[in-house]
Amino acid sequence: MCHHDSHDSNHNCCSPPSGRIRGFIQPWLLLLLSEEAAHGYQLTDKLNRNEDTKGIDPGFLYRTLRQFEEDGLVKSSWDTEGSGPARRIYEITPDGVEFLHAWAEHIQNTRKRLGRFLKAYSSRFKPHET
Amino acid sequence: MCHHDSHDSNHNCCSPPSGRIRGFIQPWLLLLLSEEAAHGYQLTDKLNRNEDTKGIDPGFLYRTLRQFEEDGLVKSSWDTEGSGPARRIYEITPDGVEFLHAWAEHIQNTRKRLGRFLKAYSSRFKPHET
DNA sequence: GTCATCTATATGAATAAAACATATAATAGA
DNA sequence: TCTATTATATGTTTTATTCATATAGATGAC
Repeated sequence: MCHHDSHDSNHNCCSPPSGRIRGFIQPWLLLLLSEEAAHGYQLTDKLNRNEDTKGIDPGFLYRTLRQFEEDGLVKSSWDTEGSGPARRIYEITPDGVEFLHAWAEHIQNTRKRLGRFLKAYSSRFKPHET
Repeated sequence: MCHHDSHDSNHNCCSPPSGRIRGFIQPWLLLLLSEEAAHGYQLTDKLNRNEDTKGIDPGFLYRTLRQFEEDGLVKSSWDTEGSGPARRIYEITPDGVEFLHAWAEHIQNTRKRLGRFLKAYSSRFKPHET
């Protein structure tokens, strides 16, 4: 919801929340890490190739990964081989996989809740559609 | 994501975000108001009867309604008739209906995005299910 | 050889939605 | 008159995310 001043004319208020969904990047990160270990910059790349997850803030990414590690969902090690600066390689842990399953279930529930809203909405505004 | 201290043992960390979905109450409010005008306390009641929307914070509710009015999505008038303290009756405006449509579309998109995550998740962990 | 660019990680501060806590007041009933 | 119920409202805090910026090694251009 916007909170502009009343004198702020010609504003683009009154549009639904922006594209990002809260708590949506995290399960994607875990899912990607469940496929193979990776470092932050690599993950940024992969996320940017997906229309649904592109444009991630690097600050958010790296902080999220550190938080995951603090929570035991991933573990990291430095990779100094190869060119360029050192990379912190993240691997998912069994706890991380378990967490991913729980998060997927949560997302499924969320999806159902959105579906129930849409059903109520449709029966109000589009009662004759199939 | 939780941010407890390390000494905070026996915590219930590492569970996906809580039940609430951001920007989910608002479209329900507009949908309810599109069915019939109502005051805040009534809306609280209706929301509490729905498993998906129950437990709303009154502070949040009333502030949201005032914000809607500031944004031209609803208009209000005092109802002093009947028993009990005065009620502020909210009616949805044409702009509010339009906004509800936009929000419903946004929710549909969100639902699709969640579906795409779940599809990727399933193909990683449940590739043999139908 | 030093200057700019790319790769890579990191942190401080700001923002905004939602939650938490509490205040106010009219009325009804015990 | 004291308490509970209905009803609205506001001050403060929390939290996730975004914005801004810092750091530094490696690489290629000139």
